Amino acid sequence: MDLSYSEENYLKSIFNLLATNTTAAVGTTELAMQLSVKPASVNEMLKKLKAKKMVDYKKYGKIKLTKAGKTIAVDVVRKHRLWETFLYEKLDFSWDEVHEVAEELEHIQSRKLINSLDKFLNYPRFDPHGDPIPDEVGVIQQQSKKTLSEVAIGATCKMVAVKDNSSSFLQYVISLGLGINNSIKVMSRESFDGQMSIRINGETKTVSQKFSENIYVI
Amino acid sequence: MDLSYSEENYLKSIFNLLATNTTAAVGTTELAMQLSVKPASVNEMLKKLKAKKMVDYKKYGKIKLTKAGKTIAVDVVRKHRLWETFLYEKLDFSWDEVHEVAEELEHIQSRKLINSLDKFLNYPRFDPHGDPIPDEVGVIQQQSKKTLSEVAIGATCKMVAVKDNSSSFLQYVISLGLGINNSIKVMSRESFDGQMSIRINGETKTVSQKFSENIYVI
DNA sequence: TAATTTTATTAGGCATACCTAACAAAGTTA
DNA sequence: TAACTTTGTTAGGTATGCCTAATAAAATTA
Repeated sequence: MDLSYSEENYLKSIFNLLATNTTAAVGTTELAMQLSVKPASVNEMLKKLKAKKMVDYKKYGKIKLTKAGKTIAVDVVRKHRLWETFLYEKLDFSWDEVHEVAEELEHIQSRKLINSLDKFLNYPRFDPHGDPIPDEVGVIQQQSKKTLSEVAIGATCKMVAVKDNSSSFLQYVISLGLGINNSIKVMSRESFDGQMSIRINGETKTVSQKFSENIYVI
Repeated sequence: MDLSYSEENYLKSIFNLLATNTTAAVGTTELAMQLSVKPASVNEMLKKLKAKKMVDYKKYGKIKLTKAGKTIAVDVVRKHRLWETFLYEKLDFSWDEVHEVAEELEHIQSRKLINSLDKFLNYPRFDPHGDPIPDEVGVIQQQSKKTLSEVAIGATCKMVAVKDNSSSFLQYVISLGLGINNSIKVMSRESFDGQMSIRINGETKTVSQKFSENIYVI
């Protein structure tokens, strides 16, 4: 089944919301926000995707992916992350620049292209943001990670990924001197608002709860 | 001015027809054939492109590119040929496989992407089919070449490019044992139908006029 | 030049994917 | 549980880019 650029984006977004959120299903408004479209448009598209047996959905219900839908979504995610890796490693793109271009590249249709790219990059397992890259058959290596906000005071952890891939967030991360595989020591945490003091490369920084919830560590 | 995928394709096709044909302008039907759409669709699009000052056109007249239109077309051609080179040199695509995928890749919008790719490939000047790759400012290195059909009997020439980039033609070229930079000696030519006998790597082959008109040599 | 053929244009439709505005269902809170 | 808020749906509209069928202009040939 060949899907349009838009249909692929819907499936990918549903997949990403399911992967990021704690919930097992997604709502219309939530998906609309993720895709920067209106809920009415999402509703329309869900009918199409349901007719194509890509989503599991009934009126006023929650959105889930069917097996076929998940297969497509994972494939798009694989392409996205491989392209990000290519841009970062081979074309000297910075951490915060790769996402936007990969949003376009992920829709190029060619099995051979993506598998050759995978080989060319020497079968990378994680993209520049620390997200796992699905393999050719769709298997995703899951890393048991938690957010920085969950780390105990006094403990030291290692940053392995970021939740938010937006350019503005990543630029802020860079400005703090942080990157994948850096060590972070949690010095203190305000119980009032979750703001915390962390130590990175000998420097102490103060970050918000919102920030620490977007950094994955092990 | 940001153009759609389709608009870019129209400009590219006009440019390619102008470059390939001997004529200085292009007709509606000709362009429709090149794009695999109907003349009515071309006519419609020409109105849009004219409104955007990308083509020079009046009712029942011939189609030309404006300066702005040519700039865009050359940029798309640059992207196409750089991607073809990437696929061929880095991802082990064969000669006849690169065109189709490059048709998609050429529309990715990112100045940085294409210039980084150019650098990564070490600023190639010709693509795998021997076509010149426009540089960052749109300059195209023209090679004074002729078709194999024009070579004198008894003369030896060097194949530098192909006119037709279709997979079927290229596969035939490969099957003859021919590739870019190969030497070809013209043994004889039928004045009746232009069929000719050529010598490649010590082997003699008989090829049609249609074939020899699609091989560029110096 | 008149008839014919080719080429180009217009009118009216269709599918995709978006939108706004009005309305309906579900969920929340007093 | 009634009122209110949030979430989801429907109806009707828009732009893009394609189509067919009818028509008009241009080019060719008799």
